[in-house]
Amino acid sequence: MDIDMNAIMQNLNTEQKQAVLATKGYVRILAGPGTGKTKVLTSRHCHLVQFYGVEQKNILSVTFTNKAAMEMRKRVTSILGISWQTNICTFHGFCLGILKHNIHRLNYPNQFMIIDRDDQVKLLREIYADMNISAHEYPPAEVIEYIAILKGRLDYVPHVTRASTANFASGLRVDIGLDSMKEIFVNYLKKQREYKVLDFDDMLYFALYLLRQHQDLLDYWQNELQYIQVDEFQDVNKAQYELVVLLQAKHRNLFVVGDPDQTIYSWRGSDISFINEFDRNFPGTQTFLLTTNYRSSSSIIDACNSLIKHNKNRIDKPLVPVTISEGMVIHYPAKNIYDEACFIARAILDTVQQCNAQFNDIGILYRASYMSRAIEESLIEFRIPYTVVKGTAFYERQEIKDALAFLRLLVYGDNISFERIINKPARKMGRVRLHFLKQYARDHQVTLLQALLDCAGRPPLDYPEITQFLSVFNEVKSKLELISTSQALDEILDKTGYEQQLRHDLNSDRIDNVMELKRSVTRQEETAGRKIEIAEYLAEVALYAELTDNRHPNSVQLMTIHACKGLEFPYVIVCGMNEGGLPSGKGDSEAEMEEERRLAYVAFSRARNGLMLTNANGLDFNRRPLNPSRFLSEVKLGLIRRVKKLN
DNA sequence: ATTTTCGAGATTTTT
DNA sequence: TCTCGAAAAT
Repeated sequence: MDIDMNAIMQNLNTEQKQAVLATKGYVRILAGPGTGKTKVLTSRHCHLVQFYGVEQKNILSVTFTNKAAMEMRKRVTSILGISWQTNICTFHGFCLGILKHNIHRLNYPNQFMIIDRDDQVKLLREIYADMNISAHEYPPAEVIEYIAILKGRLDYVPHVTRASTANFASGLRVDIGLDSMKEIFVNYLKKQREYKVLDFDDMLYFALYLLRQHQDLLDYWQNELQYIQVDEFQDVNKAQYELVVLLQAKHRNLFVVGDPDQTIYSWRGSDISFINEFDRNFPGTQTFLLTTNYRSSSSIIDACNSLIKHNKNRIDKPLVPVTISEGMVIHYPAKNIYDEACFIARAILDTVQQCNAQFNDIGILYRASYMSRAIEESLIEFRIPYTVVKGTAFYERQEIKDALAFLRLLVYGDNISFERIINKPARKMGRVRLHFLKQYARDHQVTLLQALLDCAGRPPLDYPEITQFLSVFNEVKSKLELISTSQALDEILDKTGYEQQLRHDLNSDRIDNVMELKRSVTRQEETAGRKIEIAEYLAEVALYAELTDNRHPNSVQLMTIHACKGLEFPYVIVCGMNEGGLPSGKGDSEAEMEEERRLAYVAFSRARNGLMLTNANGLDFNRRPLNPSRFLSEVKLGLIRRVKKLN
């Protein structure tokens, strides 16, 4: 295959070229938004293959989202023309690969499941029931946050069943009893093991633990991975950092790209010091700055620069625009939240007409997902097509999780799935009967499914819906060996009446989504050209985000600021710029305020040609007074034009 | 006695 | 949109 690498290299500016050519050793790229980070990563990947003859499987390129990984894989493939055997993946994807082949070494069965937050909460509630404590006193969301923190802090290993107490207390915003918290944590670990489930954190910790404990495994990967590149390095947490450090130790070719000013995940454990002190931790590090911004017009850049300057704790690296434009940053202070939504809708129509833009070209960004509601209502009223991006990722949708739960129940017979679908559609299996089953299950040390099998036919479980469900269930289960995954899914959804119920449901999206899921299973089977075991399918499905539904190909894009990272739009509207909105006002420390400012910075820097900021005055939903965000006044005077109405 | 349904109230950010 | 609690329906 003929590849004109020279053409690719010529496409790069001086600073980008420098970065790409820095092949050996430790390299750190500090790159602002819109400076061609991804391009540099991709080019370097290809360059390594082309000029150094490195095999693709010997390069690990890690990104944070599946989307970014897919994007990069696509680009590399289009340049090099080879698509298999690439290690372009997310941290979680890489770890899952290790786990799939090695988790038996931890006495975990190969059939483990990845659970998400929802299921974690369910696990917790079971624990609460066992411990006789109330969810009111221990809010599940907070407790789960604590558990994540604790796992990170305790040098967590998979078989911990007794929490060491040394580091337990420090740093927790503890307003719940420490002793109880400790007990909850230990019970959580036990239950996790009992159910053979891993949460997202475990994927990293388990993989890390495996590598540390098994020299052969470590040797294999250290030899294999001659070059490692990490994108968005400012977002790595301790576990991810340690994983990278471990993997690079033999060849010592580590190339990290990131922007400390775009650190917006510190609440998830990411730590800027990993990138800021990279040169100290890896002596001999070459650092390159990318500051030429190809994305935004000069006025937008000016606004970004002057905003982020207010962060004291940072390395100054102002963006340099290449596009000079007349456009200004516009700010509309709305009378109230309805006025804000209404203005946005009209501004969109205006932009589409005056600037000859497509709906596609416009992104609406907000701090918290609930803020989309008011906007959505207004967009519907004005008949503007829109898509909420990642409002809920595809596999996180209720109906998709239900459908998968049916499959899981067939294969694993686990309690989480059981509870999820046993009363869908309604089978008179409510609180009381379920409690009866749980009691039985605990007394006899069996799963809920087994309990139901044992008790069916006797009161209080002697009624036709249950008998019917079990007969359907057993029927499908008995022929699992014979039929494909897609057939199994199809049958179980059909015969249990779940699909029927969805059809009656007024929310017509749901049935479409389930159909899409079925199609995707079929598609995967066709691509693989073989039977995909259900267990195999389930193990990976948690990581597939690609099944986003694009019902409106040309629509305004709504998303949270966190979800917009890495994207760009010709026109960006940042709404809800109020104190308590952006900044969120939840935390009041200096560090937390700086993170909010970085969020605003990320949001602003998505815009290419137009940036519009809106805020509301008056009262919010809870009748509390609204004040304009401090970030609005932090942008240097004269860079923002205030408007009263559309011209 | 239980389940189902319906309406009110509340929300940071996510792999 | 999602969760929770009280009234309506089995």
